Amino acid sequence: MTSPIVPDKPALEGLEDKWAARWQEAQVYAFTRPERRDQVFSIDTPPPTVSGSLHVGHVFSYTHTDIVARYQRMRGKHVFYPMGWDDNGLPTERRVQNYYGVRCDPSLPYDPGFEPPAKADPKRQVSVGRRNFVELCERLTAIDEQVFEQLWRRVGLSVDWDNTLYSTVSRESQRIAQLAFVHNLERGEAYLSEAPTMWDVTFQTAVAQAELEARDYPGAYHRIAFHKSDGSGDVHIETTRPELIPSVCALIAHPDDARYQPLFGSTVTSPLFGVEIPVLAHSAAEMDKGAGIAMCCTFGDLTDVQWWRELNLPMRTIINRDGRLQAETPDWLADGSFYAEMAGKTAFSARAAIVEKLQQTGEMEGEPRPTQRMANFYEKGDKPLEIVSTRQWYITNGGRDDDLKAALLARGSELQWVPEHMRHRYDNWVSGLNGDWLISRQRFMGVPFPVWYRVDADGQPDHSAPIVAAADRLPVDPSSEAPDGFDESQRGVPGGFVGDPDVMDTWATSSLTPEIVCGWLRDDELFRLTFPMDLAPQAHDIIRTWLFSRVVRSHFEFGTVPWRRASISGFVVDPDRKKMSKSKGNVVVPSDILERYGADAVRWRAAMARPGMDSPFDETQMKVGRRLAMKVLNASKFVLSMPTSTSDQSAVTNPLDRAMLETLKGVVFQATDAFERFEYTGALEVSESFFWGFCDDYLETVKERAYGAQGPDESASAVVALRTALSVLLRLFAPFLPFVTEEVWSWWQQGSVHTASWPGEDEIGTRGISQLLSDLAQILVALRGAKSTAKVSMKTEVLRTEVRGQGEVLDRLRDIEADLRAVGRITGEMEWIEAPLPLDVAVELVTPVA
RNA sequence: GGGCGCAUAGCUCAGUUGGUUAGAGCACCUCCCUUACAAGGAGGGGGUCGGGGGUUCGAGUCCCUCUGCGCCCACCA
Repeated sequence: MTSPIVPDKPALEGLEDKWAARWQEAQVYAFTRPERRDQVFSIDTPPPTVSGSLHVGHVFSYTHTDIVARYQRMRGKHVFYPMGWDDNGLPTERRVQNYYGVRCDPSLPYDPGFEPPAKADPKRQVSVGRRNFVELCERLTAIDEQVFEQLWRRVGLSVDWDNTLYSTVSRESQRIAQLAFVHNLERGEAYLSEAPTMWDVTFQTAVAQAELEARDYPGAYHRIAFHKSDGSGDVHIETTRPELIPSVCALIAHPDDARYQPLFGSTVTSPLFGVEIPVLAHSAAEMDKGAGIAMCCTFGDLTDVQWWRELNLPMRTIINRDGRLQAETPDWLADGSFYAEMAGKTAFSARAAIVEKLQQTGEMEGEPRPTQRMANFYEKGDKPLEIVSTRQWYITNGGRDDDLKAALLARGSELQWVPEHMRHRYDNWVSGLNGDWLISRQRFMGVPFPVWYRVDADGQPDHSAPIVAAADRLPVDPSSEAPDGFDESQRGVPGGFVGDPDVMDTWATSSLTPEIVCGWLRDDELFRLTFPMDLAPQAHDIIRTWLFSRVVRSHFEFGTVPWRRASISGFVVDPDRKKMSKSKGNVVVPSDILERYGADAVRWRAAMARPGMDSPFDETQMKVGRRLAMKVLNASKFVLSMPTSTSDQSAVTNPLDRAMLETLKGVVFQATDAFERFEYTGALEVSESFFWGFCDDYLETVKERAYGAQGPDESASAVVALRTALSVLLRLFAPFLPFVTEEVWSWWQQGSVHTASWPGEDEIGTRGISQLLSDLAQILVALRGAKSTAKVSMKTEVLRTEVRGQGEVLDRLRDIEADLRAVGRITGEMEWIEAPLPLDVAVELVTPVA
């Protein structure tokens, strides 16, 4: 037997650094390949956005996943648990702009010697070419990724950092993203289309439905007169966007609306601009909204798009992509004189100008009437979205095809959801899709489309027949590489080619994380062993984006769901149950909390948040976790300090020891059962509850016997039982408290507790009567209660006890009388009185000395 | 407006298929420096289980209904 090496004063401080380094060195979490798929547990970890900052909510949800990973590893699974960095896309661009004080101007050439300003000046950003800009993105994300990795190591994520790390902007991710796109294109699932698109004027990019956020937005109704062409008077409409009057292409009312029926088929002319426009009927017009008749512009809202499409109206665009009104006076205006005063203004300023003018001419009735309405915003933007007609790449997602929609809903129902009710979010989202998935973005940092267009004799690109890169050329950058059969000198010239200028949205890449990490079309063996994956953890806010988009991709590519099970973490909210956000200033910085309470304590708190449940942040709860970790340390030290002569299970003969182990068997069963249902909280609760009883009651009761007060056999029984229990408990706690359990394990065991096997009921061979342990607890309550009520020390001697209960119960208790006397300081008589009652104890103390 | 969830002690939450007197932790009060642990330990007070109705021998648990809160989706005239 190896004798334990137990420190005199065990402490939690420093355990994170110590064990993170040793785990790394010993490759404890290295993924090794088994023979069969069923020996692997594979996890599609969310790649955090490295340009953002991690808050305590991230720490909680990643801990949830790690707890499951550790459990599966101890169950003998080869856990495939990669970590990725989402370093792609707009968030990275924004951070680079602010951090280095630069902005991207794609027209500038590459400057190999470029260095950003020493100090970023937000007012005077330096313009750099696209390649320089992307290099700065790469430079900064490399730094950010270091910080993230350090934090995850400190939290104790059991990731194989050396072999399973990926980033969404890496060459391999780009290759997969382009390859999958080419497959989609070949099968007709991806297409290029010129259509009205939700557009962010600040970032000057198209935005997908999944990135929209409806927010309250103040507006005002303006009552404006359109003049009937026959001169018989005016028609008044109400609009919140009078600046769009130059782009009106129809007035529209409901076909059943008697007020406007006489006008259908006639025309009116617009105020100020004198454009003759038809009055039309359409069922999407709402009689009780505004004046009941609406002006249809290209485009003010999605209803305008519907009308424009269904009524074949002309396109009269006046808003540029930067959100300003176009400079040239539109040629459809009969009277363009006033337009000059609006040209070049933002929508906001143009509105003020036209309102003033309309009031002068009397074509606006009264003052604007303020109203509060909902408007669509890009989730990262702060100006309402405009709708502009642009050419974009789409992937079908069921938004325009009911059969596909039904198929994708069916995929969602194939998944197991933890918690179960989160499947409704998926159903809800998919059912409500109203268009295909817009994947192109007019940005710089991202995966380019592997496509070129022929340039015709007039120098115009021909978008009808893209030249698609061959699979073996991927990844390819069409802005710096020529398509097969062309050379760089033909770029942009008649008869030559141009590259597609756009990049894919970040979700277009991250929708392929299973393909990226599992080695699709790169490592067939790995793919066979890991895909479809076992678990997709994420928070509920990205069900509609990341979760759904991965299902779409996998459905198209493999005709399967990408994983069997999706688990959904809740948010950590502030004490007022509001979502944490930087702007509210209520964000808790994880490194700070980890520093103060230790990783195990923070992980404990994370584990107390059940799947899908939002959890208010409460610092006092961290202390509870810390106390548990401390208790593990101290109790273990105590157990391992007991003299030992054997480790043979058959030495456990004392009925109390056997009762404790019998109870522990039940705990193992329940914890395992909970874990199999991914209910890590339940597994922790049952283990922890046993552990506190183990310390407070059992350990206190047997310690003198363990030290030898009742002879060597009785001592051996207690010590072997204690060590057996400790071994089991450490392993039950290992997924939750990886640091402290590993520390204690190292005092007396070989290898890592994290690669030890999950405890089984059969390894606790002893049979006992578990009820004896709860009967003991009840007697202890009576003994301690008597002393506490008398306000005397627990060392106070007990003169006499009367224990009443059923014969069977009394017989068992009498067997452990020596232990009872020791723990209770019962020096006098113990009376056993048989009664058909629940256990009841009367206690008489020595008279305290006055 | 559509969907989902929640409502149990001052706070955070358990409470499995209906079954003795509804539990835990935190907080609070009292006591104990006991040789594993004072960043500890022991004991205690505290709840008409959101309201109303119903099913049942029996309801925190099942059904109906109302109220309040949170989240998701839709909502730009």
